[in-house]
Amino acid sequence: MSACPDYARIPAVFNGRCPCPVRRAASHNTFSFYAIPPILRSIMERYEDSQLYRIRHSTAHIMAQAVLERFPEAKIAIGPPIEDGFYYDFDLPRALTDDDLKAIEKRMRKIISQGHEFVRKEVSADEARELFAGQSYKLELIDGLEQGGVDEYGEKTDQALVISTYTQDSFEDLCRGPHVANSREINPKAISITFKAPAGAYWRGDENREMLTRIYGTAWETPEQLQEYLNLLEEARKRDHRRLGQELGLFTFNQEVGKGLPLWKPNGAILRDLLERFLRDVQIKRGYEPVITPHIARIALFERSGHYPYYKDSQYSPFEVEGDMFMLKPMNCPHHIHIYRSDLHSYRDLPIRYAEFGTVYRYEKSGELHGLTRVRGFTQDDAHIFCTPEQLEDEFLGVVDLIEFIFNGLGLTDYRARIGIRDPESDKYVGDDANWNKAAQAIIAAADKRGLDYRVEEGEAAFYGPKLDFIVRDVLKREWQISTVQVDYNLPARFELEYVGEDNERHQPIMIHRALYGSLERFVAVLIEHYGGAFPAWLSPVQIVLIPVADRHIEYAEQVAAQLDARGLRVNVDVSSGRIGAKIRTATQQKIPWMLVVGDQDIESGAVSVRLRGGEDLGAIPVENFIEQALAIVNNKSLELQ
RNA sequence: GCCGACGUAGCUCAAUCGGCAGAGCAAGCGCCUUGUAAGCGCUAGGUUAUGGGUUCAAGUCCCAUCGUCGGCUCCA
Repeated sequence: MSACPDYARIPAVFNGRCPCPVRRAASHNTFSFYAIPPILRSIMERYEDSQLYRIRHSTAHIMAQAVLERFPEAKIAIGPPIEDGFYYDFDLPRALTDDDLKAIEKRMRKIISQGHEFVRKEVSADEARELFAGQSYKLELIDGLEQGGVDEYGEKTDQALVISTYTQDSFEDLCRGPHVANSREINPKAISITFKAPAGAYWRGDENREMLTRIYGTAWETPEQLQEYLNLLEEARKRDHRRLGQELGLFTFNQEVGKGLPLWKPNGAILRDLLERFLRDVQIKRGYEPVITPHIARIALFERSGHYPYYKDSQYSPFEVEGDMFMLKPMNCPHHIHIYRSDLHSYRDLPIRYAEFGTVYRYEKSGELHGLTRVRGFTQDDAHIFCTPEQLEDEFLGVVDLIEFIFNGLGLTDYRARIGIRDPESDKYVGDDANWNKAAQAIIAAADKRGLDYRVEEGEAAFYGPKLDFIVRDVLKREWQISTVQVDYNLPARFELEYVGEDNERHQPIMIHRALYGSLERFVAVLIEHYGGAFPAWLSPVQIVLIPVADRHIEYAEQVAAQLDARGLRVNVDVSSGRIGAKIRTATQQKIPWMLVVGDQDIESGAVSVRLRGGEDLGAIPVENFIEQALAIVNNKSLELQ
């Protein structure tokens, strides 16, 4: 992230939104897909045609019926299918209780089993208004449908829309369908609305409008599928980086320190430091030069860059020092720019690549904070490349190559690429159209040349330029922007950057902002969840634990540990008074890659009995042999333990 | 920030209708001397997030604040 860019979390398109083409992500017109292979994507595209989709859509209607029966004065909004289920938004007279949900769910099962037909009817706008008199949200939808250009989800469409309703039992809803023909197609034992708490949601996603109550539901074809889904949620909960961060002693938060301000414990700091070293070494080989800059700067710096005026709301308040105003830096680029400016550069010097693990601070609203993935102070693996127009494409591709190299090296495969361009209707961007177009074309051309599978999305650019982002999803299916590469003509102009060309004239360089991990905080969170805490050996905070069988074996264990330590392996000795089984259990729960049991037989043969965290027993191995094997795995950054 | 739920020992949780704050794990001490996912005993650990209020009596009810969680919104 650059910086400027953002490491920031992008909205989880899945959350509350449907992955099928019926719905688009709210902030742009380009439908987004996820990190799925094209072959699966073709299946995804047909989600809205599937029986599962109809089941969910129809179950949503039945839920609305049950809610209206319980709260006759309730107003209904919309209720689309989403990935793994559906929701329906209501304006309710009071907050829902668990008992309400249980009763509604019970009633839904009853309605389903009664076998009601879903009957479609086409109506005129006026007829629809009559049908939904008093239902203000529906009336608003009808207006949009009648006037055209806005579909029932409040989003723009070119299609001429027919107004239709579907009726089952006593409930009629404004809806385009499709639905099941009869509620008997729904398995009443394969639905649930109590699996997830109701939540608030703004009408039409607009924070200036009414806050509605959203009830989430899930529905499957069989009870077994439902159970499988619930099991999956439970598994995801176990992999949650916040939980594992606590269990593995990686990081903590403290109320007195402040929310959104992570404290890295020793184990977490080791992990993070290893990631930093890994990238630093690779970067040096690829021609990056380390730079270091302070955490604050005069506000004037950010006024010139454009950050302050454009993104005031997400920055911390300025503070006065000797009559001058300063602020915590929300990004590193302006600092790096002044390093560039401190010397006169020849075209022969370019490209110049400055890299820094730069800590930045951004104000995030309290409700937006989330573990390590959304915090208020974080460290970016930030770099800025200053290059000539001729070098731009190669430099850009070099960054993409580096990103994929790092991702592959860490076993990260589940990501998608996105090219973010300006929202043509927004004014929160700096620079002129020509520069923006040049930059966007450069990115698209480079991505095509690389053969990247990407989506172009409007409104996802940085404020000074378009970008290519790599996005992953966490266990809760929230999407997070990790890597970003941005082409920037604007900051070089604002800071009047130059280099002397071959023609002996002054020219303006182009900047590439880039971050691979994005923020170390977020990236570590993603890695924790990706590996479920069982990191590759080279990243494991503790790689080996020595387990003496009895107290008389502690001395030998300490000797072996010293040998391992001398070879650079991170090792502990479990000297607790527990049985061996307890020590194995503890080490396994801590996801320590290698457990070395040492007892009389091992001492006699100068060996260790090796057990892997997955439970594999490799038997007795001479100490030196084990060291060589372990070192090979660690030094190769192998993702496997054997 | 908004809607809702929640906050009890380091961690995970219990405490009936408002009636003596408890357990497991972890920790400390001791016993056992162990061969591949929990050996045994003892001890310590608390202003029940914080501040007010109601009540003879508050972990429990009410208000505010702080924090956490699920969503929404935002996300340079």
